[in-house]
Amino acid sequence: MTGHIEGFADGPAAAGSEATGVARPGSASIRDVAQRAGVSHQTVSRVINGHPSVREATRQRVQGAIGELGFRPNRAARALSLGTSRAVTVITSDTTLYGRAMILHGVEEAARAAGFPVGVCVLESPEPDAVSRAIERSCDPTAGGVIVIAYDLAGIQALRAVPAGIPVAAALEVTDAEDRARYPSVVLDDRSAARAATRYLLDLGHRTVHYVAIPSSTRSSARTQGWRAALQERGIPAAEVRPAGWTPHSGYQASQQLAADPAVTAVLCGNDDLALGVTHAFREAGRDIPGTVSIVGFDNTPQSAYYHPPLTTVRLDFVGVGHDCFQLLHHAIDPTAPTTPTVAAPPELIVRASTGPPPRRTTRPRKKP
Amino acid sequence: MTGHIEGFADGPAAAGSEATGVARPGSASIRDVAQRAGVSHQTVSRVINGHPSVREATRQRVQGAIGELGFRPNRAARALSLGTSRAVTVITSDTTLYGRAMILHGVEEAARAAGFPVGVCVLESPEPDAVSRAIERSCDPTAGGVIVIAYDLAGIQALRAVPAGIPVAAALEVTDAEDRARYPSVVLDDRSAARAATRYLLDLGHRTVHYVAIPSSTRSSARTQGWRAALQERGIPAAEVRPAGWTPHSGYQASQQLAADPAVTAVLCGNDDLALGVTHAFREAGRDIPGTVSIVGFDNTPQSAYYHPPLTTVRLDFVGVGHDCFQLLHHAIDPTAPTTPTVAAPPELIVRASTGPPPRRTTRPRKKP
DNA sequence: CTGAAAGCGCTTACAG
DNA sequence: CTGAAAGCGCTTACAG
Repeated sequence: MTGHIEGFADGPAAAGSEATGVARPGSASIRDVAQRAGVSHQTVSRVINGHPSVREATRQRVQGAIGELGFRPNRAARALSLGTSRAVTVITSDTTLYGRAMILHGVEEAARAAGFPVGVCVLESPEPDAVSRAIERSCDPTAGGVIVIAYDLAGIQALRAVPAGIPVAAALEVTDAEDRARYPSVVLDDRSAARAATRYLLDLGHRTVHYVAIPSSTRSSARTQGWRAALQERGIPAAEVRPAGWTPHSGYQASQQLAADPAVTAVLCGNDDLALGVTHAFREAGRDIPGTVSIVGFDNTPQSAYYHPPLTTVRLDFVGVGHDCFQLLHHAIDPTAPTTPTVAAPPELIVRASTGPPPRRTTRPRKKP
Repeated sequence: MTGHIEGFADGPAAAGSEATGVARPGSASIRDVAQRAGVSHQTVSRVINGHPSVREATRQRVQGAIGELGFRPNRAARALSLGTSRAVTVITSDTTLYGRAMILHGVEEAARAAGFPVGVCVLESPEPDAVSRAIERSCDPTAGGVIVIAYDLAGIQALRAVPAGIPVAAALEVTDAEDRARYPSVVLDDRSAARAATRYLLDLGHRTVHYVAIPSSTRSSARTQGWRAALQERGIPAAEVRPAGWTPHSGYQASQQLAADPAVTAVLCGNDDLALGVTHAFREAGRDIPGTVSIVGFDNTPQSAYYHPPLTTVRLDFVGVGHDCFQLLHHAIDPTAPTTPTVAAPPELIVRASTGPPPRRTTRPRKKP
């Protein structure tokens, strides 16, 4: 099955020039519009920018000419002249991760509403070279502003590498006090959320809670900290963190040993995808969920409510974080911008069917049917 | 729990000017570099652009000055002068949908490798107003080029509204012959894939296959067509399509009736998320999967292999489509660009545990345990 | 191999 | 309310 690329066609038929037609395909300039409307190009500029001091009749004439010529203002020229542009670019690693994708979506929505084009700049790694290449792509002198998702080392390095003079806002981990003091930023308190989720499991009667973690390039992620804190406050020693990746597959692999150990009755997972893989591993080991083990995730993805069993998880309002980041940036760029109130909701535990009390003190594992 | 916005801080401390420090925060220009290196600004331009005719010694001196001044070229000025920029923006509806997100990711990867910044322009609706606003945001005269994901009506309208003179490439449905002839485009043959999946179910012994569809603003989506074709070629009348949205929840709702009907033994779903919801509905109705009903999805999301049961689905190489789109666009912008061969893999049915032969002719539904 | 000239399309003071 | 002037930072011919 080949040939699914239609490619290398001639592109759209050289759009039929209308009766009133413009000559150059390079499209009309402000001067062409001016000529047609019988005014100076400055006046056209004023009309475009909604400057108040333009006679209504003039404005109409100019608008007419704009329409007839299909004039679209040249953004580059505007940016050069102004020394800045109304545009935002989101700097992040891997846009396919749920949290990143949702923040990007939130930023995009807010930016669109405010008339800002949005760019995406992906970090390849936290290496200095990769970071400066990203900065190069996103921070030219006329860049409007950047939003960096600094949930990992690459993001943090990028944030710190943003040249002075470029407006910036950041999505940060709660635990990153240093950068929170330094940059306008928005934070989701997933440390508290992890603590709350762990307490919830403990309150259910579980003797301890194990943790399967998403990657964290910083020393100790907020979620790990919260989990640890909840254990510590009850004098329970924390078992070793099971490090995993981001995918269900990695969760599956990381939890093989846990699934084989009947003493493991509660597992907190760094995200819902991991939880899906962990669930699979336990089921494969013949363990009923939540009969013999309780599983909790993070994110509240649209899928999690339809897992089998439906997953208890922590809702994280990433879209709200994106909105707020944009608002912060907008304010930094233009202090007269309407300062919309915060929208990001605090994390919240959503209890579903994947959690319950621990099994009655049976130490033997269930056999596979 | 408030105060998670750190906001409105003063931004990064006005980066300590180095010993050699530049004065203006507006960063150095080509002329500043020239002065420091003792050359003309044209020579600096040549160095920046890797022009061959520059003496090595000169080049070094200029590079040195660039480093010392932390010079970053002004993209707007370059674009204005050149009349175009090396940048690509992806026009699409809802970036959170799996296929769109993966195509965007593919485009971004390829663009990054080629040194193109990437923008995202989201379509709100297929209404003319929304479309022209999107075009306005993405197609200024110096725009490098656009890639439009034309899987829905909004995308198709946007594609057709791209002004002449703006290089363009599109991800299109197989069924859209008209636009395929008109624009450089790449296509995933999901019509054939849907036919293959339906045949597979029929070959398993199912008397018919029901279809729960993702939204399609075009008359008949490729997947629907393929499903219908497979039925037709065996003389089986197609049941009505069950229209759903994109989420597991919508799949769940759309399949309530199907789940209640014991004659339904095979369901093809427009995507994996839908399949997850459909699975839930059937399980809730006491139907064993695949014992009493086979379920097939589309996409092969990373989650699908860990569903319960693991989902039979069609792998669609959206990332490859993204790569190919960028390649096509790159070629349109710059015919000397290396024309990398196609990478998008054809769709492929991945058989997992959610499908099997139909139940032995028992017409009564299983009761809930 | 390198420099002096002109221009890309816009905006912001500055006059009227 | 509107127009003539100057400049944003780069690039592309054109000379040398």
